[in-house]
Amino acid sequence: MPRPRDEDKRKAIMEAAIRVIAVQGLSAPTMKIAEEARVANGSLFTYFATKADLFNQLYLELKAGMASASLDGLPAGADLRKRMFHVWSNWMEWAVSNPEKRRALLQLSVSDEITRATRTAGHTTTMGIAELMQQTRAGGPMRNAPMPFVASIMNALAEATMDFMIQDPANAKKHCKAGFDALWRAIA
Amino acid sequence: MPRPRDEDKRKAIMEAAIRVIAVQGLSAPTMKIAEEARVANGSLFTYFATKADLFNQLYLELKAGMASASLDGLPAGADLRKRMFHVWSNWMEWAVSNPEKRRALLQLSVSDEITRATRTAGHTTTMGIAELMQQTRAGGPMRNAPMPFVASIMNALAEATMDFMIQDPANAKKHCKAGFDALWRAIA
Amino acid sequence: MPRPRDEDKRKAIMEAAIRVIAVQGLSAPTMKIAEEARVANGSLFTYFATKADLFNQLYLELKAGMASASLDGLPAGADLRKRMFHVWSNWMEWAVSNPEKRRALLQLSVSDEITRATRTAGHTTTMGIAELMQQTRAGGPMRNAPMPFVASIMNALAEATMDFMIQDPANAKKHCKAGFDALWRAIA
Amino acid sequence: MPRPRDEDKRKAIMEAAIRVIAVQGLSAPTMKIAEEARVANGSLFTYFATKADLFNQLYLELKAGMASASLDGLPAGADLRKRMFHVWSNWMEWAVSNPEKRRALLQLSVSDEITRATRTAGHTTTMGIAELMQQTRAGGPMRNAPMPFVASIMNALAEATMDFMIQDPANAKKHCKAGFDALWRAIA
DNA sequence: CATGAATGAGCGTTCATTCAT
DNA sequence: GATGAATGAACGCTCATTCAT
Repeated sequence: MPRPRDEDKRKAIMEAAIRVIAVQGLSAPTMKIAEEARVANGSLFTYFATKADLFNQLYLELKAGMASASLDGLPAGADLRKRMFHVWSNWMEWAVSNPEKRRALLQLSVSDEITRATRTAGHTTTMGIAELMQQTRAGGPMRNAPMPFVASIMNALAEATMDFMIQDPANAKKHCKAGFDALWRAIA
Repeated sequence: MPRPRDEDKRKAIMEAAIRVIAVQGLSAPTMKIAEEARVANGSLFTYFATKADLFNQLYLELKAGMASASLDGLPAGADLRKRMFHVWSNWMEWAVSNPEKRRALLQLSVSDEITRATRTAGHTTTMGIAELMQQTRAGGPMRNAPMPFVASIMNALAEATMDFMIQDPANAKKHCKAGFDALWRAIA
Repeated sequence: MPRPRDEDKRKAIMEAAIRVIAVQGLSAPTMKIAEEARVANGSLFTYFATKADLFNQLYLELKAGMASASLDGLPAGADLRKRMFHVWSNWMEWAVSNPEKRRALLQLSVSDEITRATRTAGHTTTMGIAELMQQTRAGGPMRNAPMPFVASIMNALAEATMDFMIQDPANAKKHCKAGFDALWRAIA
Repeated sequence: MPRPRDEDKRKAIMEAAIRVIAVQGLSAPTMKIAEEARVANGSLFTYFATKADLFNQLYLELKAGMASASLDGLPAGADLRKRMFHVWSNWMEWAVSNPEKRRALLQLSVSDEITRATRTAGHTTTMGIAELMQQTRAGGPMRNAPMPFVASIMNALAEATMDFMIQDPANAKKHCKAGFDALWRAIA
């Protein structure tokens, strides 16, 4: 996969895709994405072989972006609950301040264009979070449940919390905390 | 007296739609659905004015089917936890034995063709479950959180549990119980 | 062509066709015509073998109706100009009081579904008028021009006059007279 | 630099449309037009946003072409009748040598896809002729009739004359003159 | 004979992808 | 490499016509 020269243009296309997918869903036409990126429609295909390719790469970058935002500034020495809450807050913060990215990622997640390989790769980007969670689980009621199951529950609770923070931004902080407490009760 | 509108055919189209959507997602062509239902492509539009109409009706029926399956055989006199678990088990059971319906419903939930009115109507079908949950929440740590938030959490936990039961069917029962316990810890 | 029993129904379809064609033009769907006639869509085809057949018959009836309205109450003894003006007035009157019929007839006239045979038959219905005109022409400047040419000119002037009477109904009478005078100057 | 938008291709589509509309009427399928223009069906929509757009542009070009042909070589100094006859002859000449354009224009004139704006624009292209006619009318019996009425009559006589010239080409010249004389008697 | 559901060819239009410039 | 016109397969939907009832 030889990256083409103009990394800016690639980025512009990615960002345009986020915006268009957020609005139009997965039926977002490549032509509209190209237009939004101020790039000729044909040029899109020098950066991404197919539309599915663009979508897969976008999925991965969004997932990775979300994960890295979550881990940002993690206080190394703090106790587990604090570190976990830090990650959780970052995560929620990312979702709230990047609603288009979140919408796009949600759409992409259910797309059948996203290959199994991409989904697997997506999971590895959230490895950092997973590890923290592993420790959380170790002493709790789910210590015998399979790790991916616990991860899935966390993810699900996170999505629910995000939804609610976005729907009712005035109480975002409260919802963030409530979501985390529910998670903690469930798995810690 | 002409051939009367055939309820079986309507059903056949609905079921075909479930199968095709489960495989192809929302881009499922009406022609493929008609073919799968062994009906001429034009006939589909005798039963559903537009593709969006079909999707909306399908969403509603799937949601209603899921809800009614969940409430089936609810033991009236039993204590809250028992009743809740009964519903939860039914729900999981439905998801596991109707993976195509679940997939289709997930896709439809995310579609922007589903109108607000349809979504609202969909919520009323799950009213019975919502009420049970309301009681559950009343005495628990989330008694002050907004009901829709709690509902959302339950839904999210349910989805995660289903996913896992389907991925690892050998231990489905165990996962079902573990998911429920996590839920109960989180909200009861 | 064995006329089906229910002449009323045939008439209802014809009249519905007039209304629908007047509004939608030649793309008028048979189903809409049937609906407007309060008849099942399939029934239309027991009265008319094809859509084109309906259109041809309608063309002919409209043309005949127009011609017969024009000749109504023709004063046998009056002088030529008077008789001619009588016909002309009737003709204009018909057009003004039957705008839908006129619109439909105009649309049908340019349709390529109307066969040559139908058009020829249509001309014979206006024979009565043609004869009157023949006499008019006999002593005038166009006495050597072919009859169909003169007829065509009259027709053209009539259409122009109708258009104007309908567009400016307040002065309909004046326009009617002006149109006739122009005709008279042109051919008498 | 990509392939530039090809003016020739646009023209080819226009001309193909003329041919197909002349034969099939307004139901001319875009695909047939594209085929006739030796262009992919989708390419038609690079040049015209919609079928209606194509039809509107075609209407306008045909009308303008007809008007400009009519005014071609107008002898500035000649007397009114001579100038008028010059225009009339050109007009008839255009119609006779472009029967498909005439047929297409007739069909389009009657179409309800042609917008009011297009029709208005069409009128301005015939302004030159209208002015000549205005002078003609000024001293004649129709001096008090509204201008559009007179224009309509001229148009109607022209159509009748064209019809006849085409039907009987051997005497085209004679019919042309006869038509003009009738017009002159009617309005001058 | 009346009915209206069934049929499937056909339509206008879109869009991922290719390719001449 | 960048451009955007060209391509043609698909799509959702319509509608004249047929036919089971």
